[in-house]
Amino acid sequence: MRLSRDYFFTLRDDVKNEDSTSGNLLVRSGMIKKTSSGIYMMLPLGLRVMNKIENIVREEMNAIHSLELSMPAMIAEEVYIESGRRETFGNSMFALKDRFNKPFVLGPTHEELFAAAAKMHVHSYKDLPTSLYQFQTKFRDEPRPRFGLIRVREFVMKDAYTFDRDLAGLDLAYDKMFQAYKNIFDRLEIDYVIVRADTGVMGGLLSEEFQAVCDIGEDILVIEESSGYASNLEIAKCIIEDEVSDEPELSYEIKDTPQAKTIEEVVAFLNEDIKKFVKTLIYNIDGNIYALCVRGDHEVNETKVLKLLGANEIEMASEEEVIAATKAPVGFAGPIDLEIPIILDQEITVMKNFIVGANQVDKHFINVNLSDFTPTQVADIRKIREGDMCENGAGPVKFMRGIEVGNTFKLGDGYAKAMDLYYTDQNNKLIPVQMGSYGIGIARCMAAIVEQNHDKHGILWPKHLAPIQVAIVIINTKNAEQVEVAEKLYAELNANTNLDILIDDRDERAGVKFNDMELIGAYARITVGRGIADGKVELKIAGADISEDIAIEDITTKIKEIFA
RNA sequence: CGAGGUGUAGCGCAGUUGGUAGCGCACCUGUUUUGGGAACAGGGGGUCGCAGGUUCAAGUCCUGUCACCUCGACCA
Repeated sequence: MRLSRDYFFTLRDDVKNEDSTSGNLLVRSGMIKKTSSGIYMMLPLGLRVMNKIENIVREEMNAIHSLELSMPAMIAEEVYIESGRRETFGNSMFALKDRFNKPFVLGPTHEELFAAAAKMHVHSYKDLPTSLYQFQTKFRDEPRPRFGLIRVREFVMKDAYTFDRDLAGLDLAYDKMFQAYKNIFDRLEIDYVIVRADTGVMGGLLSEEFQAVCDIGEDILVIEESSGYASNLEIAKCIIEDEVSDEPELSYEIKDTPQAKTIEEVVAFLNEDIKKFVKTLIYNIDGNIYALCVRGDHEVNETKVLKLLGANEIEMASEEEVIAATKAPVGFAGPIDLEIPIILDQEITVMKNFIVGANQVDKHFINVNLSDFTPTQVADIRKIREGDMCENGAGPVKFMRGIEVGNTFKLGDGYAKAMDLYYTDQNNKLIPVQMGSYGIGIARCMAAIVEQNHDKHGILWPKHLAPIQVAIVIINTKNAEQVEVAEKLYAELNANTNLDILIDDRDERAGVKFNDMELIGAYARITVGRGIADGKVELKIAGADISEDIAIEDITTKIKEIFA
């Protein structure tokens, strides 16, 4: 790449409409450019990084005998209606119509088409196992795109699928994929943790996520280090920590709580410990109204509730629904004499003489006990908190934040049954295929790498991913000797390595060139300047404090060593 | 979806009580510079998000609309 000629630009200042460090660095270094909310151009330097990440992924996929193919991004809507996922995805699917008014969608993920592709090959047990993958643009109409390339509406994902005869085969395929994923993220030099995650509505057997550790991560990871426990907050189980209270049970009575609606207000008004309260939250779950009770200082874990009920959608009930269900305005719901299903968090079973809403304006009940009402179900429905005991009892958990850069999913046979993907076994019986699905967000990896690897000057790419691996900077382009040495090195390095080499032959001041190379994260910088009088040039690695003088004739060897 | 904010040159911004648009950076020309984002001089670039309306006159006032951003989507 020759800067005096090729497409190249940088911005000196942060742009306003980027809300993350990685987004700003990538925009400022001229690698990406936002065109709409959550939609980006991938400019030449950015695309180089993408390609390098893709190639690492491709090598590891090929190594485990997954075959690459390419699916369409635009898919007839009926494909998702048949699998039952049109509803599951709902508004998050981009939908459009062709000129004959036939409905299409832009694929958010491709299980359906891969199952269809598998059907072409899989008829007999002799055809299994097999595995396919692709790199493909996915479309998801996120309600709130955020953080540069991290939460976007159009993105390239590597998705792989395995097809096996039985669970033992699936376990094997999953383990191979899992190891390949570790190889990939190790090679990408991402600092990651693997957590257990929600298997979602398809009722898969196991889901694990590869999470890049990062402060702006949108997922909360629940960690207990001594036992190696790691889970997404969504599914981290809680255990009952307190002993059954030994207080004598009192009879409940009604209390005036004027103007006190929120839990904080009631706590303040009654001057009681928040742990003496039970919050009753009214939810609309798949169109039905439920009351969920958790201790005053706890929060409902909606994922757990969905799983418990086998439901798809959960949201707080509207004001009208609350009034209809509790016969009281919002703020005074309680479990006593409530005529809707009540789901009680298990922690409440050890409480006595607690405080609940009275389903009347400005009233709460105190000294309420379990015998005073009848819950429909008792279960673990609360969010675990930092410091709570880990479900395995090994110790208190701590929280980290992560960016989900990959996931691995044992789907089981549920999917094959829905998609009618069966094979004939040795006994001529039809058996559903055991599937696994495995995703990696390519640009998300790129963003995570930048979030994790930058300094005040710019991006610090791993050397195998840097869009520019060697940058030759000519200090003074009017100095014929400097130009000659630099050009010679440029030709020599291009001829003798497969690295991405850049020559900065612009008529700019040294500071401009240095800053640009640091911003874009050129891995090794060769400075051709006054040192050539002694037959030397300077070599500096991005992020290092000092540079090294190297004899001109030794540079190629040295560079080869560095990138060996 | 709810609340708030912002749309003026490639980027960041200013623009008073309405009077036909400016600053910094970037860009072009020239001169002097040349090892960490140069200096001076000259210059180019904008249907002020879009559509209506009020007015002799609208970046500015009014209405609508679109886009982008932030917060919330956990309140009982």
